[in-house]
Amino acid sequence: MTSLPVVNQPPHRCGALLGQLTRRLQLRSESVLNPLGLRPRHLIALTVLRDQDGSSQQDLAKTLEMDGTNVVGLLNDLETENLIERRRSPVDRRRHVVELTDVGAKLLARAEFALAAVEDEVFCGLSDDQRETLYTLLQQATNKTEFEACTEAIQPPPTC
Amino acid sequence: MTSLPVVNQPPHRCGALLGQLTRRLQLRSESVLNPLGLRPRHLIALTVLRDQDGSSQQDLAKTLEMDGTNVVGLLNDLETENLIERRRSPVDRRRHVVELTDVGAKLLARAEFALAAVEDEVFCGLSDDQRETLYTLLQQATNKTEFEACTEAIQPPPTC
DNA sequence: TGGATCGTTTGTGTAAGACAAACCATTAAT
DNA sequence: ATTAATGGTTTGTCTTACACAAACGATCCA
Repeated sequence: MTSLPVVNQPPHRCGALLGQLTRRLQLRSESVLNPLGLRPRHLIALTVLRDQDGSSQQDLAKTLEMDGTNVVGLLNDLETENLIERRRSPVDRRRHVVELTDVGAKLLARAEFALAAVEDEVFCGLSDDQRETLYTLLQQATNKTEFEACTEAIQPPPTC
Repeated sequence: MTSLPVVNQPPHRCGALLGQLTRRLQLRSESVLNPLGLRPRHLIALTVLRDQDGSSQQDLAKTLEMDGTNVVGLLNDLETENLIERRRSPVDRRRHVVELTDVGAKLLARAEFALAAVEDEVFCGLSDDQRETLYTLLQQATNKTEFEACTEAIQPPPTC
């Protein structure tokens, strides 16, 4: 049952491992993020915003793959803490353009710095190089998935 | 010159990316797992069990970093579907030794096979080689973290 | 002018999971 | 032998993170 002349698929999928690691990371992150007034999903939102600054809320909802109404609540949290700003888009004034404030960017940096210890603990099985590789892979996967160009070969936006 | 004058930490942490990717993966996984009568956490439990077959429930709780009472519920689900078996440990009959049944192992394999499409979609930004690397890294990180050797074990601070 | 779109609010429902209390069976300590 | 501790189980309560629907205002567009 163990030794197979593996022809095609490697039988193992990443999903479970990914889920498991994420859980471990988030459990520990909560206590670190708590004193900063953040929760894991806030951090995710801020991270996305750093990469996609000036997105509309729909863009964010799509990137986060999260219901629009919940995105509103999430952004409300961040806005009352002055971490983000909502401005009316000049081109279409229905839209809100969401932007990271200086405060937000700094808090994000502080949070990431504070999370170093957490990641050291969870990723202690990996060398520094391996962690760097992991980061790169995750980044690459995340960005590429952002536009659903993978599934829909139709009208690919500039990238992907 | 690949080496920069890196003074401190690279400012980016994996946590947010990991969380994001996991969410994307799980959202899509649900619909695939649903017809099999599984949910993401069941899959995680089965995956852990494949690696740690014959664990006690406390071991599982520790690995899954999940409350004991909830592990009971999780295992109840799996047992009523005949995916796992609980047997009394002969060495300490208070303990339950949890084991994957044949049915469970086969369903797990089927689930993983069915998830191939999902991972293809989410990891479309990565080549096959990169996906393999990712899997290896995740596996390595997960296993090493299992024993809390990193944090406990010795006195010296976080240079595990 | 009327219909679609973006954001917002409110409200309902569900699932995961933490946590506590009480229980049984078993084991270990005295 | 009695007692205390342990592994598992059940029940029940609480919180959080969502999804989803409905209704609204503002804006755009035809």
